[in-house]
Amino acid sequence: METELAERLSARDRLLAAAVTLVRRNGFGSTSVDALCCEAGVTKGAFFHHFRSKEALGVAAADYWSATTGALFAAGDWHAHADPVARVLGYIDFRAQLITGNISEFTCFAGTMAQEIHHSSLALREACRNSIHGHAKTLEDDLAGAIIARHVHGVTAASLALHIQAVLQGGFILSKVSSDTAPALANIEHLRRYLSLLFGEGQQQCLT
Amino acid sequence: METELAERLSARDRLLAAAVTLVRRNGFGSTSVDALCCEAGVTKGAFFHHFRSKEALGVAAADYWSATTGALFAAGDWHAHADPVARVLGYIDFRAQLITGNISEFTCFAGTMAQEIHHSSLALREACRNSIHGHAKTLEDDLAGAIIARHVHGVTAASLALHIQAVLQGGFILSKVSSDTAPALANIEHLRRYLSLLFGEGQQQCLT
DNA sequence: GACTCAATACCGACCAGTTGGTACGTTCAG
DNA sequence: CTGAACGTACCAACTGGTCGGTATTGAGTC
Repeated sequence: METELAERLSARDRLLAAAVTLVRRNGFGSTSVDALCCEAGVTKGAFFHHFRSKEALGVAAADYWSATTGALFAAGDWHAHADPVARVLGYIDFRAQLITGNISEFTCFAGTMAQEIHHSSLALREACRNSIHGHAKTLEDDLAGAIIARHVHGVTAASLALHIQAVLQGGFILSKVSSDTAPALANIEHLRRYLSLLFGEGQQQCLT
Repeated sequence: METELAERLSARDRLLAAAVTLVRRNGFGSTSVDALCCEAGVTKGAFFHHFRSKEALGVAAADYWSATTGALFAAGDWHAHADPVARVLGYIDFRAQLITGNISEFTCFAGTMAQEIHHSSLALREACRNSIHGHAKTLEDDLAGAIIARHVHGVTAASLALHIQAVLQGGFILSKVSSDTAPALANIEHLRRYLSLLFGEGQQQCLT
């Protein structure tokens, strides 16, 4: 009687998870508070007890998104590679592995939300920015190491880290319009080829 | 008395233009029919006279978007280059030139809309797909020519054309979260470098 | 360990404004 | 007189958000 299976998450956490699910599926504007409550199995009272507004939930959900995905990437085993280039490519390959199942299950919460709210909500925009830039930051050390190790010129680690994010985000859009994982994967393959060319890996191994 | 400046567009065209403007600014879900009518200077009666539903307007607006942007790109002067690689890079540079002014004025209508509606509306999704893929198709001949001319292996023109679109779309997202043109431009610079490396242009000239 | 007390978590009815959409009119060229 | 192009008034459903209420907790007190 203590724990009803997985239902024993707090209403707040269930609302955050519901936000990630529904916003990835329908976007922020088309996700109503009622729908969020329904998905989370929670009433409106609970919603506005935990969050001042729908916007505040969005901000909190972006932090939640950063935390959950951050943990996922931190646990990756490619970090063990001695060569920074191998670590970078390991990250790329991991991103490719994540592209499976339903579209709304592998696309980016922050990227989706940013598209709609960039003009209307400064707080949400900042939250999305922190999420995406925060994740990009985790790549910078490896990229900087690779740039030094391979004597690459005219490229900064920061800009390359953001480019990687951009390519991934763009791939999500392509997958969305085709309702298929293939475009996102083909897109990552090009990204991998760019990095291989840049860091002079010679024969780049194919993803497929 | 015949033409009141630019006001003498039909209500239908003004609604299509309003859709492009408002959807790029706020997304599809957060753009109401009332707001569209207001922006177009038209009443609700006119709206539902021309379009069966809000969704139908979206589909028509995607076609309108394809037509207007299509004309813009068709008129580009880089098509005159003899070398297919120069034509490809000319296109990229032109895309970079377009990145100026307000965010909502250079970002992609189809890409923005696709993010929200990919799950809820098949008709809109197809319309976005046609717009993006239709534009990508216009690059394929030059890319195929470049691939042959430079003896590039393991890359198809179709997949490269889509990758280019993905990078551009991803750059728009980065610009949106930072409310700045710079991220999109830096992103295009990486795309240009990839193409230069791929087609072996040797010293790639810098965009900045 | 029984008893209070206040804070926290949560509920669900309710509200005013907005939503997409409809019904029915008017205007006007052919 | 007809039909396309628009305008006005309106609707039921839904929107984000409020508010008064209750259930549950945990620290403090005797």
